[in-house]
Amino acid sequence: MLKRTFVHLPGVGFRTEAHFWRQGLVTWEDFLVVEGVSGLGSARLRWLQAELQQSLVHLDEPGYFAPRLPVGEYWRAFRHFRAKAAYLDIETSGASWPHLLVTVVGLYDGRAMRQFVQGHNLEEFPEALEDVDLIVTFNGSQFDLPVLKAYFPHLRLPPLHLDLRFLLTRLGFKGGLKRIEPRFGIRRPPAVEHLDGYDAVLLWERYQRGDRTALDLLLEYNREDVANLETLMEQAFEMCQGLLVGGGPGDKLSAFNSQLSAIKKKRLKLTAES
DNA sequence: GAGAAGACACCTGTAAAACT
DNA sequence: AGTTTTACAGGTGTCTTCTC
Repeated sequence: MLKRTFVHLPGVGFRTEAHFWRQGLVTWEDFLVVEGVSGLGSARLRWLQAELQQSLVHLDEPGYFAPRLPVGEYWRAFRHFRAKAAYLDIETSGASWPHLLVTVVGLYDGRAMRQFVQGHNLEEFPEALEDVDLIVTFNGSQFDLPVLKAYFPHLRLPPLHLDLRFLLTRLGFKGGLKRIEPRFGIRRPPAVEHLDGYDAVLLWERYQRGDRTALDLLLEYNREDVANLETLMEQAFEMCQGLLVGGGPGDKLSAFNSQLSAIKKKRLKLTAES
């Protein structure tokens, strides 16, 4: 998907990208061998081709694409950097900063789940993040990452951050994580099915008073939050990509953004009716 | 080659939303 | 309850094409 993307090039927006796709210039390779493109002067075409060559040179560097891609289009890089992607969710004491305490951090790389607990191994978390290129959260841009950044001032965050909240909203799935999960067929174990973030605060307080089972439950709740992010990300990516490549080349590709918009309106209408 | 018209990217301000 | 990023809409400036 990354190599079908042109909006990371200077002066290329969604309309121009759609224009390229309509002309059969679907991938970087297509664009690099073309002699002329309507709407583009030859000098600008050569300049854009040189820029694409640079994109190929830096293909495996997330830090190259992060400042160039619109944030809302980071999902296009998901598959490419998936091998070094991680899913993250934190629990806190619920207080306001500077009294806020990070109690649990869950980090899942698609193979192994790691959890970092206040008073046990929380200080190991920054190191665990060092090898991650792409982080996936739900509303992390507004909660998890700012909190972690404040808590660990020298934390190195991955170059690419995918916030599922906004990607799912674009696909027509509005609401919090717990509300959206069932719509993707996700069901939580009975023990944590009805828990929310505030319950996580209460569980931590119970644990502080000596109830070890409260911590176990809190960790299970956090594991569910983190693991489900992978399921949601996979399906959201499939939905987005399916709109691009599902039915054929050019025309489907060019209609992508308008289809996203149409789907969003349709879902909102259905939600309102139901 | 110059001017006009159109298309487009980009900037700014505002409102909405979900996390613990 | 506070935070703050994002989506969205509207305005503006730039670039390209077209016509003469």
